[in-house]
Amino acid sequence: MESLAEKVLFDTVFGRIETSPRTIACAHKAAPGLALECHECEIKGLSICDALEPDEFDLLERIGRTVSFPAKTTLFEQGRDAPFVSNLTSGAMRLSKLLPDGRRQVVGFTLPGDFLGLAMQPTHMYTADALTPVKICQFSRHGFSDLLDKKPRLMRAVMNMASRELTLAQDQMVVLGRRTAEEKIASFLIGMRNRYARIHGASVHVPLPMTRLDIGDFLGLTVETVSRMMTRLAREKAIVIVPDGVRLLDVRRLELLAEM
Amino acid sequence: MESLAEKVLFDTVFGRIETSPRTIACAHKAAPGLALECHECEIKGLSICDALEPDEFDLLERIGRTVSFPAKTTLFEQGRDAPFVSNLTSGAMRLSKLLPDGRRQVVGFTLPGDFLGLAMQPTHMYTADALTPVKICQFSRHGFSDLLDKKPRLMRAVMNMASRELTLAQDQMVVLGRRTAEEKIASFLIGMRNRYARIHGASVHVPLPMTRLDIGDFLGLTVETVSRMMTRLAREKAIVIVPDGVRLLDVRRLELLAEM
DNA sequence: CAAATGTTTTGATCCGTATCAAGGACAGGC
DNA sequence: GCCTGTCCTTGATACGGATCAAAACATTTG
Repeated sequence: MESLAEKVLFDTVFGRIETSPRTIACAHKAAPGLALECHECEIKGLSICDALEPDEFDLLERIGRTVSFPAKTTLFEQGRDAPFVSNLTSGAMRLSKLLPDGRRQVVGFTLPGDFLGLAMQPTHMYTADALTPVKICQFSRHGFSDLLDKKPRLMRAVMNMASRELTLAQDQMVVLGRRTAEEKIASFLIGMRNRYARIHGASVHVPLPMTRLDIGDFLGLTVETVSRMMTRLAREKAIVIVPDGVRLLDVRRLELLAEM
Repeated sequence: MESLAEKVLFDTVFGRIETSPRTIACAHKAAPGLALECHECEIKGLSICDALEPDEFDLLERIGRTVSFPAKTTLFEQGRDAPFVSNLTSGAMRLSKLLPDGRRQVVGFTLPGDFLGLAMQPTHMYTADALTPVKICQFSRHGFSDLLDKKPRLMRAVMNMASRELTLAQDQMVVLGRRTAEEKIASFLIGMRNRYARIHGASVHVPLPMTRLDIGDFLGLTVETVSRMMTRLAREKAIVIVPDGVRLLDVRRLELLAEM
């Protein structure tokens, strides 16, 4: 059974609500049917501070903090120390690995609710760049690690996220290793649609906050090939290219190409 | 602080010792400096049964079991129910994903000590085939899941394994997306050497229990290309092709090609 | 031990995507 | 408003690895 305090804690960690040292939780996003408020928020209802045990209150205040970055900034770089783990609450990021000769592989795109630093490594395994203005909820890695030991259910939830990441990575290996350029684009678009479905519901409009170059580096293609394939799918009326994304016209056909 | 009972438990879960309903642990592999024995083993020393709390003894006996499979058998198939998670104690396996049209992507090779089913999904995400005769230590997924909840340190260890897998998968994404055929082969050989180093120490002799086709399906290449690149590396005196593997002559050169 | 089957190697040719080149669209700065 | 830089698109050409073909070699089966 989950206490209200625990729920707030989990929602904070997973970016469903925002945390900062000053405004512990902006409760209006907390959960349907729940109305919480913070000392410094205007929302009416039950105070979070009432719902939290003193030690949990301290914990949240101590380890979590909301930080914003403008678009195109680098949040952290491959190889550097990783004092924080964090959770994206708004915006989109690109995670990439660079080879010494400049070739680049994008290992993933991060959307709201995704965790950064799941591997809990002391040093970053990739570079993270903001594609749009972003807000993250940041935790000291050690503090978060200690928290995991105190809250086994939280550890379980984090482990499940790591598992899901692993499964995604293995699916991407199939895409990279065994699919044609057109199939790669189709599976990318379907994949983005599915991920956005968790955020703004199922929709044929798929935002693409990244450039064609980023998509190419994610799929093991060049910019030109990405552009050609998108144009081809548009010519064949499977998609429409719109500013900042695509609209999916023939989802069935894309799914067939992607062969999920 | 780790109790002896906990150590035995961990060693069992991670395949450093073998478990079965009848012979709880074959203690001779347990740990350097530790001598344990089981009721049904001949090894002398402290009895494991003395070291375990009654409930832990029960747990081990109930959930763990050693199972053997001959070479070339399929342990489980993509899409099927996954009643067990397990740990490879000896032999080697191939994990692969199949596309509907027959194209195949090998997502990994499993060596002794590796875990199968880290994602704890109710259904298998890939097919697992034995490349050699294998022994696995098998646990009921639910039993294991309950065990994780009772032993946070075990959950932590499992989470770390999942993280390591994730990191490996992301590295493999770079290989698949951005490397040439020759670089792929070099990084594969270096990677296999590093993994075997944990098992039989650093050595220039790298066993390759898989076929060229398997290697190709792992690296996103065809058999012919794998063969040509191996021949090329051999002609250039970077490796020697021996039965069942390769001997690395010029590790430096391979590492440069692999650009770790 | 021979036949059948599977694996590895090598050669010739082809094709999909990379590379090179250039023009157009758009945003931000002065 | 124009300049500059970035991104996107399109075309021409090149090349790395796929495909097709076949022989050498190894392993299993009867």
